[in-house]
Amino acid sequence: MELLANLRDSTARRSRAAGKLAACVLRDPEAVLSMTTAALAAEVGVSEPTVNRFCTGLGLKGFPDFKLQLAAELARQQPRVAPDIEAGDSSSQVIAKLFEATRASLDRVQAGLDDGAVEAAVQTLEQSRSISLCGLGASASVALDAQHKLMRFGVPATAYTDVINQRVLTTNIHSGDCLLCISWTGRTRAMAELAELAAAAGAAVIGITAPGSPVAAHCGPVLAVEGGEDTELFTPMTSRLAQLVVIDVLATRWALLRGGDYQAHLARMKQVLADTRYPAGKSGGRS
Amino acid sequence: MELLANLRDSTARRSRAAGKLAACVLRDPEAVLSMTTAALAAEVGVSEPTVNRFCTGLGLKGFPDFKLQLAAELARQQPRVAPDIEAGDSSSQVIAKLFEATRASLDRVQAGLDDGAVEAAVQTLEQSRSISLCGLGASASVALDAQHKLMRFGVPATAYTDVINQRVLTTNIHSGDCLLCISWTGRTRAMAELAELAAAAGAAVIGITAPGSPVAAHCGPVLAVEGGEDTELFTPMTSRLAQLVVIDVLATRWALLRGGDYQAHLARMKQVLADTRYPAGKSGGRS
DNA sequence: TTCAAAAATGTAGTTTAATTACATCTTCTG
DNA sequence: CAGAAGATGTAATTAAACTACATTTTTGAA
Repeated sequence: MELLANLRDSTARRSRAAGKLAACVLRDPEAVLSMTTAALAAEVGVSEPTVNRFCTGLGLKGFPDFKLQLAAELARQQPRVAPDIEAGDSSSQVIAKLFEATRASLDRVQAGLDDGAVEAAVQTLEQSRSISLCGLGASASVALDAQHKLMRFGVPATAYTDVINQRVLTTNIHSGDCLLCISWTGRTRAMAELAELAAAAGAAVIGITAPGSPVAAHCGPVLAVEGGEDTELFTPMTSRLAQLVVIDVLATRWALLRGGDYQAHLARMKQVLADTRYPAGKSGGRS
Repeated sequence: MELLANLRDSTARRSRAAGKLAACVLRDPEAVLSMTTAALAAEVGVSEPTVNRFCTGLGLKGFPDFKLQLAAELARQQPRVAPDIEAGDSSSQVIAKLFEATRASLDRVQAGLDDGAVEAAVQTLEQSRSISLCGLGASASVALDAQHKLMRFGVPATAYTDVINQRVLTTNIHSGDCLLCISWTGRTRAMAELAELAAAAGAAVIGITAPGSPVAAHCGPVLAVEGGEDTELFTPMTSRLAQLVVIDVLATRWALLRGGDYQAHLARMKQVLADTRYPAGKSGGRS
């Protein structure tokens, strides 16, 4: 576990040969899997026992063990592919495939998400007087979800899921306000116009949308959520979940930035909610 | 890839020794990773070359290669653990941890989801005259999302996210109607009462909630979404996503059951939505 | 700068694991 | 029941990994 991260760690004290070996493994980890000690030694230009010492030095049993660990770690981080759902699929097949497809879309969105953009978006939120969340269609529920989430963290935000209300909103926001536009395709006319109007009014506009799209064009920080799969029949819905994770990221990062008081806040909120609930029972009832 | 599934496949024609080997590997795959040919041969009671032949017969290079593949596959299916988010985490760390935590919660929910319950829920939906979706708080946006999704598949359903409206609803639904209750904790008073009233009125009640909870007690088919982690500060939000996947599963399975016409329906819907959008551009604009 | 100690690396040899070649046994098929 | 095809085991071979020891390089203190 964390083998590659370990090798990547530049703070680790390493001998010259070990450094070359680490670099070689990082350069092409897959290739190492089909190499013998001798092959890797030759590749790097060191002796065979050095390769062995390198492995034992990592706390492993030897070179074969090293390859085993490496294979496991590579498999774990290899992006998943969304399986096709077919007409005859049973419930259990649909379950397996849909969960797998969801994981695949998480992989894809995570890969495309720029942490600089996240940081910029959080900064923008931080400095805003008010926050408005807008989404239409499937993204409407995402906007509502975001509103709920931010509220939990003690941040007042308002979701607008109605084209008219969204238009009215643009007449009320100005410099110092923030609009968060959620659009899967990034090509919904109403949303692009909304972003444009808000930007023109001087508001900061954050996009959770497809990069390079009309909506993205009018946004400041753009959190890339590449859609791009309406080709498949069932997948669009799985990938939309990734938008929600992106919002989780924003909310969490912000909460961390603001420091310790949110913890007390969350505890207080839990107390308030507890009164609306039955107490936790014996069988599976958790808070 | 699919090595274990391959071994599990009973239709495959296998010799007696190969069968014993497959059984042994399936019994404890992890253990095999630290065995040599000789050790595995002794364990199963066959000769060493037989072990080797077993591996090459699977299309692999030999026993070491077999172990490599096995390690990769085990790593891939091993449930992930949600990493703890810490105060000093950077944006990129928050991204990595939150995506990982989301994958972990998908693993957990998938493991707890019973395909019999899914099938029963789909049957119930199938036979219902009307479908109402209810959720409160964070589950409200899930209900709205479900409404949108079902609508896309041509199934009229109505989401109620307001306690009063939900109460009024119970006076209007009867036998032949279906109520889908979405509750994370399963202990929200209002939701449990709602389920009880609806069930008393003769409606079919499906729960997407914690098994064994007060809400679940009044539901017919219960799609288990074990919450159980308010202990952690940031994780509740990641696990909620799994509810959405469960709804995806329901909607998809149902669409499959209904057969081919949904495809034409989706195509028609895409056409209608296209008019609200800018055409796909060169840079990243996809349908 | 120099010398000694410690660490790192390499060479050669040893051990262990994996594979191959061949013989024997079992199990179908005609 | 005979014969052939396939499966399995034994023994030998090859190849890989590891160990012991010698050599080189680096490091730190005088």
